[in-house]
Amino acid sequence: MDQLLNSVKISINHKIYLKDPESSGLGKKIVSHSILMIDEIGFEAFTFKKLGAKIGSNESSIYRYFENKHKLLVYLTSWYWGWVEYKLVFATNSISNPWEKLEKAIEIVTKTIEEDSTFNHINEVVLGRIVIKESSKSYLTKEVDGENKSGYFEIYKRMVNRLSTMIAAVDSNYSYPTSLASTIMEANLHQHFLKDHFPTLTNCSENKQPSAFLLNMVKKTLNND
Amino acid sequence: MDQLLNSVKISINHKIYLKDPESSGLGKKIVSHSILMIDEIGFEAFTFKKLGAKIGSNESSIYRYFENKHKLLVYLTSWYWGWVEYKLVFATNSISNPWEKLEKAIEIVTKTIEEDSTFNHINEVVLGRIVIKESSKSYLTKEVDGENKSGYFEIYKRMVNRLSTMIAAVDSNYSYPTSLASTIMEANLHQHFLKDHFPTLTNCSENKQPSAFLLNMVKKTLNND
DNA sequence: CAAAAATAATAGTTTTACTATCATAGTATA
DNA sequence: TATACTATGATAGTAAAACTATTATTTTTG
Repeated sequence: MDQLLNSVKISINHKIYLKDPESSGLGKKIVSHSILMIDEIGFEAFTFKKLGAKIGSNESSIYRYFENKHKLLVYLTSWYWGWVEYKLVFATNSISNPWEKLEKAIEIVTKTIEEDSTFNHINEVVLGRIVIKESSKSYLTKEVDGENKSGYFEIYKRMVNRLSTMIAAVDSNYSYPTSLASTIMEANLHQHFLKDHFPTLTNCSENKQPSAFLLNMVKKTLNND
Repeated sequence: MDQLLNSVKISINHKIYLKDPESSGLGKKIVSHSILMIDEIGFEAFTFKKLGAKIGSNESSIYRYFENKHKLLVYLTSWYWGWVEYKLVFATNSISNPWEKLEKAIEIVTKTIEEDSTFNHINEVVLGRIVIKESSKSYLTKEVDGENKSGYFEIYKRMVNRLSTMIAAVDSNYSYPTSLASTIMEANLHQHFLKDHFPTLTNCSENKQPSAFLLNMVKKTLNND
């Protein structure tokens, strides 16, 4: 992204991990290879035992970083949204025109992910695929309320609220800025998924990205076209 | 719903089950109690063994109806969308004005579920909660493409396409009728979920339903207000 | 009433998702 | 340089999940 950002670290709630995976080589290996493995075999089939075998490490060592694979998924999605948030703040901070700001924000949130060499143990493109396919499993659980109280989803919530504030700045009379913000976030992932697996349920495709659909929808909804 | 419909049966792809659960008392018990149990303990903790214990039946007997709990979930969500589709067709069939028709359709798809005595072994209110919290797990899998080819999701797809057709009838110049239709379906579930678990991520609440948010969004997007 | 079909009971397998204990290698510090 | 601390690895073990297989019993129905 920028050389200036070489020292940036995405900061994640300590309750999500037992030991900070950024603090050691093994920790980074756990993160980088879990991303590749979840993408390859899916979250359901993914286990710490398989991951251990792949990175030449021990199952029990992985358990010293994350309590279970659910928390690892929460960690990965939090990292992803922290990374997107960083790009969003960086790109929109200097824009004063509310419409321009919102447009830029939507572009950042919805555009196809490109690799970012700032964080070299994380493949953002593959992580983006995991977020599309697996991230909703991190909150569609029986434990969601407790985990939400513990702050597991704070980065995601902050992202939605940033978008919501930008929407309200554009149209202060609109009654549903937060719902529209959460819909942009979720619909973007959903349209990406549909384009890859249910092409008859979307008008999006490789040359007609979800980004354009959502920007159009937001512009119309907020009376600007 | 109506006495006329007493003989109606929601028809579901035979590949989803091994033996039609509508064909026996045990089958109906499996369906009705699995709905209650998944709602109660969540899909992850739900097992055929626990269900067997609850209905005083044997684990192995349940396996003669459904290969595994994943297929049972596909069955339940298909049934739900088949039921919604039925109500949708029934309610919109006689409406000739395109806008009126679309509005009615959105109302049916998004409104809070009420119990329907037509199908007395299924509690539609509880099933609705399962669809909100668990249904995306039925397609966010590694097997989705194969299962889609086998027709596991045909009812859901038909629903989205009915909505899409109605959207196109209202505004034939709009470029994203199918994406808007799938977004209505998904955003409705998502907003319902947020209102119950992440109130800071939505403007919806008990007296401000997702239905109103979505209808407003669709009207604006299709230039009608 | 007999045959067929459905269900129940029992047992067994493999894998998952852990927990516990002990060994060892590397690093820091006195 | 000894030692102590920490991280990781190796091994073992458990309970439950997710099945499969076989046999017994009950229920249905022709």
